[in-house]
Amino acid sequence: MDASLLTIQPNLVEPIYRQIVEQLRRLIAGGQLAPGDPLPSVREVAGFHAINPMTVSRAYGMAETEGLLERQRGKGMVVAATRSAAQNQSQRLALLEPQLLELARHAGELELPADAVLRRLAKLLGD
Amino acid sequence: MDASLLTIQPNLVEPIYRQIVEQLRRLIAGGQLAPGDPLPSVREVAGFHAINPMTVSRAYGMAETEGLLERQRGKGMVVAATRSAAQNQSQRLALLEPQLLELARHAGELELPADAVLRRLAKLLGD
Amino acid sequence: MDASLLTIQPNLVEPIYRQIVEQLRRLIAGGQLAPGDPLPSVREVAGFHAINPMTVSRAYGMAETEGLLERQRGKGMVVAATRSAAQNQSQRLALLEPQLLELARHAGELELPADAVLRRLAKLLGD
Amino acid sequence: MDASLLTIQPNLVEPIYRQIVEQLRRLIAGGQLAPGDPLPSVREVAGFHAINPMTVSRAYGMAETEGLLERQRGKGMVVAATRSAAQNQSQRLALLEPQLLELARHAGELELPADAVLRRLAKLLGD
DNA sequence: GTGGTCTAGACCACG
DNA sequence: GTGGTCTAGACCACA
Repeated sequence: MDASLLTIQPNLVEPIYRQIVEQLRRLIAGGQLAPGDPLPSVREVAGFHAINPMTVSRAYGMAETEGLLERQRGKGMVVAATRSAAQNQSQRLALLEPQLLELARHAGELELPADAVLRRLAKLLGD
Repeated sequence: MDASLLTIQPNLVEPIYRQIVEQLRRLIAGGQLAPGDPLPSVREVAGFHAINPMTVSRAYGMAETEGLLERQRGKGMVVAATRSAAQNQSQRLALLEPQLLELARHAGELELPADAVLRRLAKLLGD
Repeated sequence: MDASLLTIQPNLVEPIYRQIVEQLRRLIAGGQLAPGDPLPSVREVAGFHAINPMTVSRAYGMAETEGLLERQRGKGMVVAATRSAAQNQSQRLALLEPQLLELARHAGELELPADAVLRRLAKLLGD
Repeated sequence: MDASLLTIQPNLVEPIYRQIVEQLRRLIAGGQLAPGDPLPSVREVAGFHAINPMTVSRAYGMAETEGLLERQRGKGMVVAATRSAAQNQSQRLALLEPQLLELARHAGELELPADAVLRRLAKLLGD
């Protein structure tokens, strides 16, 4: 895995370390990261995105605690073997559920018709 | 407007006062709140949702700064008159854009096919 | 005196009742309102400026307490006789002193040269 | 920047947090605070002026919302980079306009000759 | 160490 | 009755 695979937006409300953890969770669930795959080193990620190494380290630590990653002595972090490779589609969809619910609520508050929202999202998903 | 119109989720990452402001923004843009409509008093909202009055007051203050609300001295807050009533659909859709973009990105990371996401969202929007 | 002589800005930080009192103080000090001059009735002022009569009443009450106005039974308020007509120029200038000081401080914070500020003010005073 | 650069007057009509925001606006516009300059910490300002940290925090938050300051997570606040350094003189003068207009109105109500006001102000600006 | 949020409670200003 | 401000103190999130 390359450090450039991670998308970091430092000026967001969501803290950086959580952006990393949740992105890892999705990439692993989706199979883009397979068990055993090595991760870029802390300093590599930190250097590439110009963020504090401690922040990356913390994210890796939490991902390890969560069972997403494993520490291999002298080599760095790899995607955990215990992790069944890609989850099935409905499991992956379930990870999006909270976001979908919130989106639906906001669309309702904006009195937007369903098809307008769906068309716009379809366009974005098509890219 | 009734205090029950606002949805507050206290144990969310997003701070309460911002939940209120952004909800007001959407309700006004969508036309559910029209210019001149009175808002429930700070104490009313605070009592109904069991939160601190100052938190509500802060939200109202920011909404006023943003031009969403106007203070009527000694009376309370009303939806700002300067605010052109409901915005048109594409303007309202634009308010949802950041969320849609993020959702699309996450779906991509999860390797979810577009139609699976769209079907699920359509179901939620239908309610 | 005519109700239109008063300038009221309801959407200002400064409370309305104080706008009235301080304006009366200046108009009397400057001689535009002479001892014995009648003031427009509370409801006249309130109607003309579309503000709450209680607010006007409160302002008149405070002006009376301060010795600016006198209540004449059945006739309304008049400028107090005890008030020596117009004050001399340095006394009137002293009333502006706090505002002048604050202005000078702000100009300093903005690093504005004295002559730029003075030229602009001269222009405004010329009208 | 030093905490002593800020002038706080606790028993003024203008609330403390707004005194801070507006002072920052002027100091940045005038160039005394340049983009990237660090600000004294909330606790530092609060301690120095013997006011509540939350009051300072509120001011900083509003200044951030306004685009004057930027938060550097875990470090503190700095003057926003997006802010074009010092504004030119006429822009800075424009920030003073409302105050100048009000002053001119008051001088008129006091029937003060322009040159008397200008001479007094010149004296204050000279210091 | 930094700022952010919330609470509880007091007091004020306004109408 | 309305909103506004400030305080004191607690706790959290981030680096």
